[in-house]
Amino acid sequence: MVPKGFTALPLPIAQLSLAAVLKCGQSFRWVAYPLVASEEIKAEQPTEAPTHEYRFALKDRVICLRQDSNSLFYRAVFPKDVADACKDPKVAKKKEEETLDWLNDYFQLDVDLISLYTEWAERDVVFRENVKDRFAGIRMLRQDPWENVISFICSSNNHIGRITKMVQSLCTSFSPPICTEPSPEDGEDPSSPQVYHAFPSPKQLAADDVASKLRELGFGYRAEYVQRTAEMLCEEHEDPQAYLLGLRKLSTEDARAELLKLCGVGPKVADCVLLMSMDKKMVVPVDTHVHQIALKYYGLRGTPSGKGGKVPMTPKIYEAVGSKLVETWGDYAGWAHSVLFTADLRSFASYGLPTPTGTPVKQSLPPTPVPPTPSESDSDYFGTSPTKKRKTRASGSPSKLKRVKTE
DNA sequence: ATAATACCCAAT
DNA sequence: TTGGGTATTA
Repeated sequence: MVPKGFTALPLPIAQLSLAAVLKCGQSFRWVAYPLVASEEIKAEQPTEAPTHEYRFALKDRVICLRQDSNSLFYRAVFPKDVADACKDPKVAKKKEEETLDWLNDYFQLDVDLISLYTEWAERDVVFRENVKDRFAGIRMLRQDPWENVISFICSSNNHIGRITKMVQSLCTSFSPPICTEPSPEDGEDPSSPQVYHAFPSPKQLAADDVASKLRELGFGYRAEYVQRTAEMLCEEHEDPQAYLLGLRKLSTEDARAELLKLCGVGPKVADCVLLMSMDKKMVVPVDTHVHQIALKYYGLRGTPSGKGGKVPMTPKIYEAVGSKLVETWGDYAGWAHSVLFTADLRSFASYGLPTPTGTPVKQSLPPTPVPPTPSESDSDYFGTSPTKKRKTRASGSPSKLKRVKTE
């Protein structure tokens, strides 16, 4: 049944799992509210009722979402002035359409995730046997570039928990409240009226005192990056947000070059932005975590000297990891990477995944020759891929792309 | 043009 | 002590 005040959108859980997608480190702004198990109807049976409500503050409204196995339920909460204007059916209808349009765009619902999972399963045995059926519905969000850039500048050398807290601070400290709304708890508990703030604009984060304020808020050295990036964008562009949005039209390499000009934006952060808000679906951001996954499950060679634990990330290794994963997954490699990344977050490794060490991963529909077990040493990072891989199937590499002298 | 290091904070 | 990195300096 449809929750009161919500509109239902037919959508199988395999196409989108809010629980996985909204909390896996793509966006850091969704707040999850547990819903009390309605009645004793919790009497077994396939999970029917939604277990959580998720909320996200947009410019002029708060989006509320719930879902069960077959539907996505949504509704928007507006500030008083807009709500009043909505008494006019015309306005109300327009606002509702905007919300639906936003949902379709944000979740990229025109992309059939089932087909992608099928393709990845055919190409990758690890995905096929250990991920596909256990981690369904994990898709790439299409986020606002500005928010994405700032959020990921905050992500450097950091973990999801703290990043979430920092982004939250950004909103409550530099952006005025949009509106308030009680927590879901069906029995309208006036207990804790939540206050929602949109993500601050470039101008709001470009003010001089922002950096010091961020320091106090615990941003550490990222404080200056955020303020300077905002400042830089405001100085160079009449409309910073429109400029960033415009980067979607550029090639991956050109857009990356632009992003790398920003303070606190290096190869990894730039790739996150390209993948999550610039439509560059093949880009695979490589952090140490992804590096580990590639080493462990995709036959990527460790460093020649094979130092026990730590392997410093170099541009060369970054490129090698990215290329390897693109070869494995194809043109939606970035999306696939997100599934593996999320699965790994939920520690699928502890479920006894077979590792290449002793279990040669055999690609069945292979653009890639079987990577042999990491046997002997070698000064290369690839598992024998003698086939001319000269073309560097796009993405992945931030290095050697363009000299971008930045006059 | 490839390597070390510092940086701010939190978790182990 | 070690990162879900980047910028700076050697």
